[in-house]
Amino acid sequence: MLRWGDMGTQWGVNRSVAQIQALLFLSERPLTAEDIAAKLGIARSNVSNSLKELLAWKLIQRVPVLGDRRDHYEAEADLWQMATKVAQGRKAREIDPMVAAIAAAMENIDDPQISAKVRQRLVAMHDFVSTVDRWYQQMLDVPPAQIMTLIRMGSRVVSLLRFVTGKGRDKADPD
Amino acid sequence: MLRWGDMGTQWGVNRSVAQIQALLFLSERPLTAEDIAAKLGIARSNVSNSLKELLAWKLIQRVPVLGDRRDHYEAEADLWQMATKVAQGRKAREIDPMVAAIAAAMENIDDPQISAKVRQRLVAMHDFVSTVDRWYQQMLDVPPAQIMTLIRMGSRVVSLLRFVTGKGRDKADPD
DNA sequence: CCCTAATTTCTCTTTTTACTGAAATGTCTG
DNA sequence: CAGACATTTCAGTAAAAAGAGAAATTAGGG
Repeated sequence: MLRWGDMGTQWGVNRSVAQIQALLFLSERPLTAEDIAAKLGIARSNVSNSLKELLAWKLIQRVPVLGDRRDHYEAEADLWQMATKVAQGRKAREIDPMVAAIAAAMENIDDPQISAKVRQRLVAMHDFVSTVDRWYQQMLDVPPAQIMTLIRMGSRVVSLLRFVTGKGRDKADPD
Repeated sequence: MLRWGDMGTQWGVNRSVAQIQALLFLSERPLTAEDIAAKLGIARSNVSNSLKELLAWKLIQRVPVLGDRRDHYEAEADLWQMATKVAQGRKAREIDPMVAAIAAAMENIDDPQISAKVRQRLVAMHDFVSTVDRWYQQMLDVPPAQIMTLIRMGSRVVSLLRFVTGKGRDKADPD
């Protein structure tokens, strides 16, 4: 069952982190760090660090258990909540630095050494990432239930859109 | 300028691959493997492997140059094309295995050892992942220009949707 | 076919990242 | 405020990934 965690490797999180998340998600009750270390057979300190990371992503939370001094942890149960957290993290780790990097590259755009072709590519890239960045942020701000509606509609939103705007353009629109 | 490539580390691609892509994207003309190795100061073999990876992602392509026996390479210039390629790769590397892993976990869903709570979580996760997977695929199949329209609209699609369906539901719709 | 140039494969080294176990720090209880 | 238990930090080790350079393979041109 916990081979679930192996999958996390693909996701830019290390095995321990993924395994712990999976364990907590499929656990009856909140677990202590010690429980986790025992169940997964990994070092206590490793658990500590992985928990910290999961807490930072807000994919798990500490819960107090009456009559027990130790910290107990449980997974975020709401899948939309989870997805949003992951998406936010990814934006921060992947998209934001990209936008910054390209913005930086744009600073010397007027350098005469840069050919027209390259300049044009840089500008296009910049526009592109900025647009995507804005979109991504907007989507993160839309309540899950509405996103769900959008997703359920799938590509039908496209036809709907065409219907509403009254056109069936196939080329990017010339703003 | 080529610190652009450093950014690729975040993206699950190694430095060399990212740098080569950036170099080609910002290059006046197609380059040979040797050119690339020289410009970036990395081993010829490394270039070879990185080019193979970029070719696999279809982010670059071989182009023949008259009177030169060597392979020349140029970057995919269409940003939408690029984004689609990356998105496809990600789906294959991240989403598909996840769907498979959860589907596998679902096989022993009837095991009486599994509590109701856990069972319910598994099912919810499975539904969720399947839905997202389907949606992602559908979006990949929509022509870039139309996606662009969607993205440009941003969260306004949500209001539009609410307007069209005639309701302002805040809860997930009960299919 | 053979010779040469180009590319790829393979093995070994370097670098990076993950993990462990011990030591240090923190925290609750009497 | 001491003593026990819990957690975190840290330094060293182990594992994984990236890269270099030599050797092997492939593909033109005579």
